[in-house]
Amino acid sequence: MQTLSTENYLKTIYHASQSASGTVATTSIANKIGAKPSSVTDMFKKLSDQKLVKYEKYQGVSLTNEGVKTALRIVRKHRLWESFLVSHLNFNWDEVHQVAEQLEHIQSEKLTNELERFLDYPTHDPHGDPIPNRALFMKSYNKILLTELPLNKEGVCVGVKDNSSDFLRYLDRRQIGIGTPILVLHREDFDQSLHIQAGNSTLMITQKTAENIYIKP
Amino acid sequence: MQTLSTENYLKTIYHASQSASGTVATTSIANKIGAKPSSVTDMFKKLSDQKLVKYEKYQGVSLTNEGVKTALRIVRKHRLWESFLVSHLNFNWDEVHQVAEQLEHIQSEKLTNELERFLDYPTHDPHGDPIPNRALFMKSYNKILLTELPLNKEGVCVGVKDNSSDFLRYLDRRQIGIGTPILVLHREDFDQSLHIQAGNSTLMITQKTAENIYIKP
DNA sequence: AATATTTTTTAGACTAATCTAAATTTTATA
DNA sequence: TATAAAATTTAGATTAGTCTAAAAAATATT
Repeated sequence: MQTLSTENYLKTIYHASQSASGTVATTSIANKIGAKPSSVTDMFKKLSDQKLVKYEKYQGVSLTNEGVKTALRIVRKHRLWESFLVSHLNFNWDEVHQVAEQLEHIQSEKLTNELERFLDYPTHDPHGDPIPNRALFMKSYNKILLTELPLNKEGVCVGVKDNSSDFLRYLDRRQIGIGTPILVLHREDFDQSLHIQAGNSTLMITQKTAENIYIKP
Repeated sequence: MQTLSTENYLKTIYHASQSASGTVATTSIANKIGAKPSSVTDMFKKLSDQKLVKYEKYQGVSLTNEGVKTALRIVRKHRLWESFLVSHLNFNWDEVHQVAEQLEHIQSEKLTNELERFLDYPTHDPHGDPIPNRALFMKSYNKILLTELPLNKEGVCVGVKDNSSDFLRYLDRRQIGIGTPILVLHREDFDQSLHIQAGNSTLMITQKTAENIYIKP
Protein backbone atom coordinates (compact mmCIF):
# COMPACT_ATOMS: atom_id res chain seq x y z
CA MET A 1 0.00 0.00 0.00
CA GLN A 2 1.42 3.34 -1.05
CA THR A 3 1.28 6.64 0.74
CA LEU A 4 0.14 9.86 -0.86
CA SER A 5 3.74 10.95 -1.15
CA THR A 6 5.08 7.77 -2.76
CA GLU A 7 2.18 7.79 -5.21
CA ASN A 8 3.07 11.31 -6.26
CA TYR A 9 6.69 10.37 -6.76
CA LEU A 10 5.81 7.32 -8.86
CA LYS A 11 3.45 9.34 -11.02
CA THR A 12 6.02 12.10 -11.48
CA ILE A 13 8.77 9.65 -12.36
CA TYR A 14 6.42 8.00 -14.83
CA HIS A 15 5.63 11.25 -16.62
CA ALA A 16 9.26 12.34 -16.58
CA SER A 17 10.43 9.10 -18.15
CA GLN A 18 7.82 9.45 -20.90
CA SER A 19 9.38 12.63 -22.26
CA ALA A 20 13.07 12.00 -21.63
CA SER A 21 13.70 8.30 -22.03
CA GLY A 22 16.40 6.53 -20.03
CA THR A 23 16.79 7.27 -16.33
CA VAL A 24 15.37 10.28 -14.55
CA ALA A 25 17.56 12.70 -12.61
CA THR A 26 17.13 13.63 -8.98
CA THR A 27 16.97 17.37 -9.64
CA SER A 28 14.37 17.03 -12.37
CA ILE A 29 12.02 15.21 -9.98
CA ALA A 30 12.83 17.68 -7.22
CA ASN A 31 11.71 20.56 -9.41
CA LYS A 32 8.52 18.85 -10.47
CA ILE A 33 7.53 17.71 -6.99
CA GLY A 34 8.60 20.95 -5.38
CA ALA A 35 11.01 19.33 -2.93
CA LYS A 36 14.73 19.56 -2.31
CA PRO A 37 17.03 17.09 -4.07
CA SER A 38 18.03 15.59 -0.72
CA SER A 39 14.41 14.68 -0.03
CA VAL A 40 14.16 13.12 -3.46
CA THR A 41 17.23 10.98 -2.82
CA ASP A 42 15.62 9.71 0.38
CA MET A 43 12.47 8.82 -1.49
CA PHE A 44 14.39 7.08 -4.28
CA LYS A 45 15.92 4.81 -1.66
CA LYS A 46 12.53 4.09 -0.15
CA LEU A 47 10.98 3.25 -3.52
CA SER A 48 13.99 1.16 -4.39
CA ASP A 49 13.55 -0.89 -1.21
CA GLN A 50 9.98 -1.52 -2.31
CA LYS A 51 11.26 -2.56 -5.74
CA LEU A 52 9.19 0.08 -7.47
CA VAL A 53 12.21 1.81 -9.00
CA LYS A 54 15.69 0.81 -10.04
CA TYR A 55 18.09 3.20 -8.36
CA GLU A 56 21.87 3.43 -8.48
CA LYS A 57 23.60 6.18 -6.58
CA TYR A 58 24.29 9.19 -8.79
CA GLN A 59 22.65 7.41 -11.74
CA GLY A 60 19.03 8.50 -11.40
CA VAL A 61 16.01 6.20 -11.32
CA SER A 62 13.77 4.25 -13.63
CA LEU A 63 10.49 2.52 -12.80
CA THR A 64 10.36 -1.24 -12.49
CA ASN A 65 7.45 -3.10 -14.08
CA GLU A 66 5.66 -2.98 -10.76
CA GLY A 67 6.42 0.74 -10.49
CA VAL A 68 4.97 1.40 -13.94
CA LYS A 69 1.82 -0.50 -13.01
CA THR A 70 1.38 1.50 -9.82
CA ALA A 71 1.93 4.75 -11.73
CA LEU A 72 -0.54 3.76 -14.44
CA ARG A 73 -3.20 2.96 -11.87
CA ILE A 74 -2.88 6.54 -10.62
CA VAL A 75 -2.84 8.02 -14.14
CA ARG A 76 -5.95 5.98 -14.93
CA LYS A 77 -7.80 7.41 -11.96
CA HIS A 78 -6.58 10.94 -12.64
CA ARG A 79 -7.81 10.92 -16.23
CA LEU A 80 -11.12 9.24 -15.45
CA TRP A 81 -11.84 11.85 -12.79
CA GLU A 82 -10.89 14.67 -15.16
CA SER A 83 -13.30 13.25 -17.69
CA PHE A 84 -16.06 13.08 -15.10
CA LEU A 85 -15.50 16.64 -13.93
CA VAL A 86 -15.78 17.99 -17.45
CA SER A 87 -18.59 15.79 -18.73
CA HIS A 88 -20.88 15.91 -15.70
CA LEU A 89 -19.80 18.60 -13.26
CA ASN A 90 -19.40 21.62 -15.54
CA PHE A 91 -15.66 21.94 -15.06
CA ASN A 92 -13.65 23.53 -17.84
CA TRP A 93 -10.59 21.62 -19.08
CA ASP A 94 -8.30 24.12 -17.41
CA GLU A 95 -9.89 23.61 -13.98
CA VAL A 96 -9.73 19.86 -13.57
CA HIS A 97 -6.11 19.16 -12.85
CA GLN A 98 -5.89 20.40 -9.28
CA VAL A 99 -8.97 18.45 -8.17
CA ALA A 100 -7.96 15.31 -10.06
CA GLU A 101 -4.62 15.48 -8.23
CA GLN A 102 -6.58 14.77 -5.09
CA LEU A 103 -9.10 12.31 -6.48
CA GLU A 104 -6.42 10.15 -8.08
CA HIS A 105 -5.41 8.90 -4.62
CA ILE A 106 -8.80 7.48 -3.64
CA GLN A 107 -8.41 3.76 -3.09
CA SER A 108 -11.28 1.67 -4.35
CA GLU A 109 -11.12 -0.58 -7.36
CA LYS A 110 -14.86 -0.73 -7.50
CA LEU A 111 -15.09 3.05 -7.56
CA THR A 112 -12.61 3.34 -10.41
CA ASN A 113 -14.19 0.64 -12.50
CA GLU A 114 -17.73 1.86 -11.92
CA LEU A 115 -16.70 5.40 -12.76
CA GLU A 116 -15.23 4.10 -16.00
CA ARG A 117 -18.47 2.29 -16.80
CA PHE A 118 -20.56 5.33 -15.88
CA LEU A 119 -18.49 7.41 -18.31
CA ASP A 120 -18.92 4.69 -20.95
CA TYR A 121 -15.31 3.58 -21.13
CA PRO A 122 -13.69 6.78 -22.36
CA THR A 123 -10.37 6.31 -24.15
CA HIS A 124 -9.08 9.88 -23.75
CA ASP A 125 -9.33 12.59 -21.12
CA PRO A 126 -10.38 16.22 -21.71
CA HIS A 127 -6.84 17.14 -22.80
CA GLY A 128 -6.63 14.30 -25.29
CA ASP A 129 -4.40 12.13 -23.14
CA PRO A 130 -5.11 8.40 -23.30
CA ILE A 131 -6.82 6.71 -20.34
CA PRO A 132 -5.40 3.32 -19.32
CA ASN A 133 -8.13 0.69 -19.27
CA ARG A 134 -8.70 -1.83 -16.51
CA ALA A 135 -5.75 -3.88 -17.79
CA LEU A 136 -3.70 -0.64 -17.76
CA PHE A 137 -3.44 -0.70 -21.52
CA MET A 138 -3.92 2.51 -23.46
CA LYS A 139 -3.99 3.05 -27.18
CA SER A 140 -2.58 6.33 -28.36
CA TYR A 141 -3.15 7.14 -32.00
CA ASN A 142 -0.20 8.51 -33.89
CA LYS A 143 -0.30 12.23 -33.62
CA ILE A 144 2.00 15.02 -34.73
CA LEU A 145 2.58 18.58 -33.58
CA LEU A 146 0.73 21.26 -35.48
CA THR A 147 4.15 22.61 -36.52
CA GLU A 148 4.63 19.42 -38.53
CA LEU A 149 1.27 19.43 -40.33
CA PRO A 150 1.87 20.02 -44.07
CA LEU A 151 0.19 22.96 -45.80
CA ASN A 152 -3.42 22.42 -46.85
CA LYS A 153 -3.62 18.97 -45.29
CA GLU A 154 -6.74 18.43 -43.11
CA GLY A 155 -6.03 17.54 -39.46
CA VAL A 156 -7.95 17.38 -36.22
CA CYS A 157 -6.81 18.69 -32.86
CA VAL A 158 -6.52 15.64 -30.59
CA GLY A 159 -4.54 16.97 -27.68
CA VAL A 160 -2.29 19.59 -26.14
CA LYS A 161 1.26 19.38 -24.88
CA ASP A 162 1.08 22.32 -22.48
CA ASN A 163 -1.69 21.78 -19.94
CA SER A 164 -1.38 25.12 -18.19
CA SER A 165 -4.52 27.09 -17.47
CA ASP A 166 -3.10 30.03 -19.39
CA PHE A 167 -2.65 28.02 -22.55
CA LEU A 168 -5.96 26.17 -22.29
CA ARG A 169 -7.93 29.33 -21.71
CA TYR A 170 -6.13 30.95 -24.63
CA LEU A 171 -7.25 28.06 -26.84
CA ASP A 172 -10.81 28.48 -25.51
CA ARG A 173 -10.73 32.11 -26.63
CA ARG A 174 -9.49 31.10 -30.09
CA GLN A 175 -12.20 28.42 -30.15
CA ILE A 176 -9.70 25.62 -30.54
CA GLY A 177 -10.45 22.43 -28.64
CA ILE A 178 -10.26 18.67 -28.88
CA GLY A 179 -11.94 17.66 -32.13
CA THR A 180 -11.52 21.01 -33.89
CA PRO A 181 -10.60 20.47 -37.58
CA ILE A 182 -7.45 22.35 -38.52
CA LEU A 183 -5.95 23.34 -41.86
CA VAL A 184 -2.65 25.21 -42.28
CA LEU A 185 -3.18 27.91 -44.91
CA HIS A 186 0.21 29.58 -44.76
CA ARG A 187 3.46 29.20 -42.86
CA GLU A 188 5.46 32.41 -42.39
CA ASP A 189 9.14 31.70 -43.03
CA PHE A 190 10.25 34.71 -41.01
CA ASP A 191 8.93 33.60 -37.58
CA GLN A 192 7.25 30.25 -38.28
CA SER A 193 3.86 31.71 -37.38
CA LEU A 194 0.87 30.03 -39.02
CA HIS A 195 -2.30 31.13 -40.69
CA ILE A 196 -4.76 28.38 -40.04
CA GLN A 197 -8.36 27.52 -40.51
CA ALA A 198 -9.75 26.23 -37.18
CA GLY A 199 -13.35 25.14 -37.47
CA ASN A 200 -15.10 27.96 -39.28
CA SER A 201 -12.70 30.79 -38.52
CA THR A 202 -9.26 31.60 -39.89
CA LEU A 203 -6.68 32.94 -37.52
CA MET A 204 -3.00 33.44 -36.90
CA ILE A 205 -1.06 31.55 -34.27
CA THR A 206 2.56 31.71 -33.17
CA GLN A 207 5.07 28.91 -33.46
CA LYS A 208 4.99 28.48 -29.69
CA THR A 209 1.25 27.83 -29.83
CA ALA A 210 1.58 25.45 -32.76
CA GLU A 211 4.18 23.32 -31.04
CA ASN A 212 1.81 22.71 -28.14
CA ILE A 213 -1.08 21.39 -30.19
CA TYR A 214 -1.31 17.74 -31.23
CA ILE A 215 -2.90 16.90 -34.55
CA LYS A 216 -4.17 13.66 -36.01
CA PRO A 217 -3.60 14.11 -39.74
CA MET B 1 -6.66 24.59 6.35
CA GLN B 2 -7.18 21.31 8.12
CA THR B 3 -5.21 18.11 7.82
CA LEU B 4 -6.77 14.73 7.19
CA SER B 5 -6.29 13.89 10.83
CA THR B 6 -7.84 17.03 12.28
CA GLU B 7 -10.79 16.68 9.91
CA ASN B 8 -11.40 13.17 11.18
CA TYR B 9 -11.27 14.32 14.79
CA LEU B 10 -13.71 17.17 14.17
CA LYS B 11 -16.13 14.86 12.37
CA THR B 12 -15.89 12.27 15.12
CA ILE B 13 -16.41 14.83 17.86
CA TYR B 14 -19.40 16.18 15.95
CA HIS B 15 -21.06 12.76 15.69
CA ALA B 16 -20.26 11.93 19.31
CA SER B 17 -21.81 15.14 20.58
CA GLN B 18 -24.97 14.45 18.57
CA SER B 19 -25.79 11.31 20.55
CA ALA B 20 -24.50 12.20 24.01
CA SER B 21 -25.03 15.90 24.51
CA GLY B 22 -22.70 17.97 26.68
CA THR B 23 -18.95 17.49 26.37
CA VAL B 24 -17.27 14.51 24.78
CA ALA B 25 -14.77 12.37 26.69
CA THR B 26 -11.22 11.63 25.60
CA THR B 27 -11.63 7.85 25.77
CA SER B 28 -14.81 7.87 23.75
CA ILE B 29 -13.06 9.66 20.89
CA ALA B 30 -10.01 7.42 21.27
CA ASN B 31 -12.17 4.34 20.76
CA LYS B 32 -13.94 5.76 17.74
CA ILE B 33 -10.80 7.05 16.03
CA GLY B 34 -8.78 3.99 16.95
CA ALA B 35 -6.06 5.92 18.75
CA LYS B 36 -4.69 5.97 22.29
CA PRO B 37 -6.18 8.46 24.75
CA SER B 38 -2.83 10.24 25.00
CA SER B 39 -2.89 10.96 21.28
CA VAL B 40 -6.41 12.29 21.60
CA THR B 41 -5.36 14.65 24.37
CA ASP B 42 -2.62 16.02 22.11
CA MET B 43 -5.12 16.59 19.34
CA PHE B 44 -7.62 18.26 21.67
CA LYS B 45 -4.93 20.79 22.54
CA LYS B 46 -4.14 21.38 18.89
CA LEU B 47 -7.80 21.89 17.98
CA SER B 48 -8.24 24.12 20.99
CA ASP B 49 -5.35 26.33 19.82
CA GLN B 50 -7.17 26.65 16.50
CA LYS B 51 -10.36 27.57 18.36
CA LEU B 52 -12.24 24.69 16.81
CA VAL B 53 -13.05 23.08 20.17
CA LYS B 54 -13.48 24.23 23.73
CA TYR B 55 -11.20 22.12 25.89
CA GLU B 56 -10.56 22.14 29.62
CA LYS B 57 -8.17 19.62 31.08
CA TYR B 58 -9.97 16.52 32.34
CA GLN B 59 -13.30 18.00 31.24
CA GLY B 60 -13.62 16.72 27.69
CA VAL B 61 -14.29 18.80 24.57
CA SER B 62 -17.11 20.47 22.72
CA LEU B 63 -17.03 22.01 19.26
CA THR B 64 -17.04 25.78 18.85
CA ASN B 65 -19.27 27.33 16.20
CA GLU B 66 -16.36 27.30 13.82
CA GLY B 67 -15.67 23.66 14.72
CA VAL B 68 -19.27 22.70 13.98
CA LYS B 69 -19.07 24.43 10.62
CA THR B 70 -15.91 22.60 9.69
CA ALA B 71 -17.43 19.29 10.76
CA LEU B 72 -20.62 19.94 8.80
CA ARG B 73 -18.66 20.70 5.67
CA ILE B 74 -17.14 17.24 5.94
CA VAL B 75 -20.46 15.57 6.74
CA ARG B 76 -21.96 17.35 3.73
CA LYS B 77 -19.31 15.95 1.41
CA HIS B 78 -19.50 12.48 2.94
CA ARG B 79 -23.24 12.21 2.44
CA LEU B 80 -23.23 13.70 -1.05
CA TRP B 81 -20.59 11.20 -2.13
CA GLU B 82 -22.52 8.33 -0.57
CA SER B 83 -25.55 9.42 -2.53
CA PHE B 84 -23.55 9.54 -5.74
CA LEU B 85 -22.05 6.11 -5.22
CA VAL B 86 -25.47 4.54 -4.73
CA SER B 87 -27.41 6.46 -7.36
CA HIS B 88 -24.86 6.37 -10.19
CA LEU B 89 -22.09 3.89 -9.45
CA ASN B 90 -24.02 0.78 -8.44
CA PHE B 91 -22.83 0.74 -4.84
CA ASN B 92 -25.06 -0.85 -2.25
CA TRP B 93 -25.83 1.18 0.88
CA ASP B 94 -23.59 -1.06 2.95
CA GLU B 95 -20.56 -0.45 0.69
CA VAL B 96 -20.39 3.32 0.55
CA HIS B 97 -19.05 4.32 3.93
CA GLN B 98 -15.42 3.31 3.52
CA VAL B 99 -15.05 5.09 0.17
CA ALA B 100 -16.92 8.19 1.34
CA GLU B 101 -14.50 8.36 4.27
CA GLN B 102 -11.82 9.11 1.70
CA LEU B 103 -13.85 11.30 -0.64
CA GLU B 104 -15.06 13.55 2.18
CA HIS B 105 -11.57 15.06 2.42
CA ILE B 106 -11.34 16.29 -1.17
CA GLN B 107 -10.99 20.05 -1.11
CA SER B 108 -12.91 21.86 -3.80
CA GLU B 109 -15.99 23.93 -3.18
CA LYS B 110 -16.86 23.82 -6.83
CA LEU B 111 -16.69 20.03 -6.83
CA THR B 112 -18.99 19.75 -3.82
CA ASN B 113 -21.53 22.22 -5.13
CA GLU B 114 -21.55 20.79 -8.64
CA LEU B 115 -21.93 17.29 -7.26
CA GLU B 116 -24.90 18.49 -5.27
CA ARG B 117 -26.42 20.04 -8.39
CA PHE B 118 -25.73 16.90 -10.44
CA LEU B 119 -27.57 14.84 -7.82
CA ASP B 120 -30.41 17.37 -7.90
CA TYR B 121 -29.97 18.70 -4.38
CA PRO B 122 -30.67 15.57 -2.37
CA THR B 123 -31.82 16.15 1.20
CA HIS B 124 -30.93 12.71 2.59
CA ASP B 125 -28.22 10.16 1.99
CA PRO B 126 -28.75 6.43 1.28
CA HIS B 127 -29.06 5.69 5.02
CA GLY B 128 -31.67 8.40 5.53
CA ASP B 129 -29.28 10.84 7.18
CA PRO B 130 -29.85 14.50 6.31
CA ILE B 131 -27.39 16.23 3.95
CA PRO B 132 -26.35 19.76 4.97
CA ASN B 133 -27.00 22.18 2.12
CA ARG B 134 -24.57 24.83 0.90
CA ALA B 135 -25.42 26.98 3.91
CA LEU B 136 -24.78 23.91 6.09
CA PHE B 137 -28.41 23.77 7.09
CA MET B 138 -30.18 20.42 7.16
CA LYS B 139 -33.81 19.66 7.84
CA SER B 140 -34.48 16.43 9.65
CA TYR B 141 -38.09 15.39 9.85
CA ASN B 142 -39.29 14.11 13.19
CA LYS B 143 -38.75 10.42 13.25
CA ILE B 144 -39.20 7.72 15.88
CA LEU B 145 -37.72 4.31 16.44
CA LEU B 146 -39.74 1.38 15.16
CA THR B 147 -40.01 0.24 18.78
CA GLU B 148 -42.10 3.32 19.45
CA LEU B 149 -44.51 2.98 16.52
CA PRO B 150 -48.02 2.22 17.87
CA LEU B 151 -49.83 -0.93 16.75
CA ASN B 152 -51.60 -0.71 13.38
CA LYS B 153 -50.33 2.80 12.69
CA GLU B 154 -48.83 3.24 9.18
CA GLY B 155 -45.21 4.39 9.10
CA VAL B 156 -42.39 4.60 6.57
CA CYS B 157 -38.79 3.55 7.11
CA VAL B 158 -36.74 6.75 6.77
CA GLY B 159 -33.43 5.74 8.22
CA VAL B 160 -31.28 3.38 10.27
CA LYS B 161 -29.40 3.92 13.48
CA ASP B 162 -26.87 1.11 13.02
CA ASN B 163 -24.96 1.60 9.77
CA SER B 164 -22.95 -1.62 9.94
CA SER B 165 -22.72 -3.76 6.83
CA ASP B 166 -24.12 -6.69 8.77
CA PHE B 167 -27.27 -4.85 9.72
CA LEU B 168 -27.77 -3.21 6.31
CA ARG B 169 -27.37 -6.49 4.46
CA TYR B 170 -29.76 -8.13 6.90
CA LEU B 171 -32.35 -5.46 6.05
CA ASP B 172 -31.70 -6.05 2.34
CA ARG B 173 -32.52 -9.72 2.84
CA ARG B 174 -35.73 -8.82 4.68
CA GLN B 175 -36.52 -6.36 1.88
CA ILE B 176 -36.60 -3.42 4.24
CA GLY B 177 -35.10 -0.18 2.93
CA ILE B 178 -35.56 3.58 2.95
CA GLY B 179 -39.14 4.26 1.88
CA THR B 180 -40.55 0.86 2.83
CA PRO B 181 -44.02 1.23 4.44
CA ILE B 182 -44.21 -0.46 7.81
CA LEU B 183 -47.13 -1.53 9.99
CA VAL B 184 -46.77 -3.17 13.40
CA LEU B 185 -49.26 -6.06 13.57
CA HIS B 186 -48.33 -7.47 16.95
CA ARG B 187 -45.89 -6.75 19.75
CA GLU B 188 -44.82 -9.80 21.79
CA ASP B 189 -44.75 -8.87 25.48
CA PHE B 190 -42.37 -11.67 26.35
CA ASP B 191 -39.35 -10.45 24.34
CA GLN B 192 -40.60 -7.28 22.63
CA SER B 193 -40.25 -8.91 19.22
CA LEU B 194 -42.56 -7.54 16.51
CA HIS B 195 -44.72 -8.97 13.80
CA ILE B 196 -44.75 -6.36 11.11
CA GLN B 197 -45.96 -5.79 7.61
CA ALA B 198 -43.08 -4.41 5.53
CA GLY B 199 -44.13 -3.60 2.00
CA ASN B 200 -46.05 -6.63 0.82
CA SER B 201 -44.65 -9.24 3.17
CA THR B 202 -45.27 -9.87 6.85
CA LEU B 203 -42.34 -10.90 8.99
CA MET B 204 -40.97 -11.10 12.51
CA ILE B 205 -38.16 -8.91 13.78
CA THR B 206 -36.39 -8.76 17.11
CA GLN B 207 -36.40 -5.81 19.46
CA LYS B 208 -32.76 -5.18 18.61
CA THR B 209 -33.65 -4.80 14.94
CA ALA B 210 -36.62 -2.57 15.69
CA GLU B 211 -34.58 -0.17 17.77
CA ASN B 212 -32.24 0.44 14.86
CA ILE B 213 -34.89 1.44 12.35
CA TYR B 214 -36.21 5.00 12.12
CA ILE B 215 -39.83 5.54 11.17
CA LYS B 216 -41.73 8.57 10.01
CA PRO B 217 -45.26 7.95 11.32
C1' DA C 1 44.34 16.66 -17.72
C1' DA C 2 43.55 19.74 -14.07
C1' DT C 3 40.24 22.60 -12.12
C1' DA C 4 35.75 24.65 -11.61
C1' DT C 5 30.91 23.91 -11.57
C1' DT C 6 26.94 21.32 -11.00
C1' DT C 7 24.59 17.43 -9.26
C1' DT C 8 23.82 14.20 -5.85
C1' DT C 9 24.27 12.21 -1.45
C1' DT C 10 25.03 12.12 3.56
C1' DA C 11 24.45 13.71 8.22
C1' DG C 12 21.81 15.72 11.41
C1' DA C 13 17.60 18.32 12.61
C1' DC C 14 12.49 19.45 12.47
C1' DT C 15 7.28 18.73 12.42
C1' DA C 16 2.92 16.20 12.73
C1' DA C 17 0.89 12.41 14.43
C1' DT C 18 1.36 8.74 16.77
C1' DC C 19 2.97 5.50 20.71
C1' DT C 20 4.34 3.63 25.74
C1' DA C 21 4.95 4.26 30.47
C1' DA C 22 4.46 6.97 34.39
C1' DA C 23 2.11 10.61 36.89
C1' DT C 24 -2.03 12.99 37.98
C1' DT C 25 -6.89 13.84 38.44
C1' DT C 26 -11.56 12.36 38.64
C1' DT C 27 -15.04 9.09 39.70
C1' DA C 28 -16.77 5.04 41.98
C1' DT C 29 -16.93 2.02 45.92
C1' DA C 30 -16.45 0.09 50.24
C1' DT D 1 -14.86 9.90 53.48
C1' DA D 2 -10.93 7.17 52.64
C1' DT D 3 -9.41 4.23 49.21
C1' DA D 4 -9.58 1.77 44.91
C1' DA D 5 -10.40 2.03 40.07
C1' DA D 6 -10.81 4.40 35.90
C1' DA D 7 -9.86 8.24 33.03
C1' DT D 8 -6.78 11.67 31.59
C1' DT D 9 -2.56 13.98 31.03
C1' DT D 10 2.50 14.44 30.80
C1' DA D 11 7.06 13.10 29.40
C1' DG D 12 9.79 11.12 26.28
C1' DA D 13 10.33 8.14 22.09
C1' DT D 14 9.17 6.80 17.16
C1' DT D 15 8.07 7.20 12.13
C1' DA D 16 7.41 9.43 7.63
C1' DG D 17 8.50 13.11 5.12
C1' DT D 18 10.70 16.99 4.90
C1' DC D 19 14.64 20.50 5.49
C1' DT D 20 19.71 22.75 5.68
C1' DA D 21 24.50 22.44 5.43
C1' DA D 22 28.42 19.95 4.28
C1' DA D 23 30.70 16.25 1.74
C1' DA D 24 31.29 13.52 -2.31
C1' DA D 25 30.83 12.38 -7.11
C1' DA D 26 29.93 13.49 -11.86
C1' DT D 27 30.21 16.73 -15.52
C1' DA D 28 31.87 20.81 -17.87
C1' DT D 29 35.49 24.07 -18.88
C1' DT D 30 39.79 25.95 -19.48
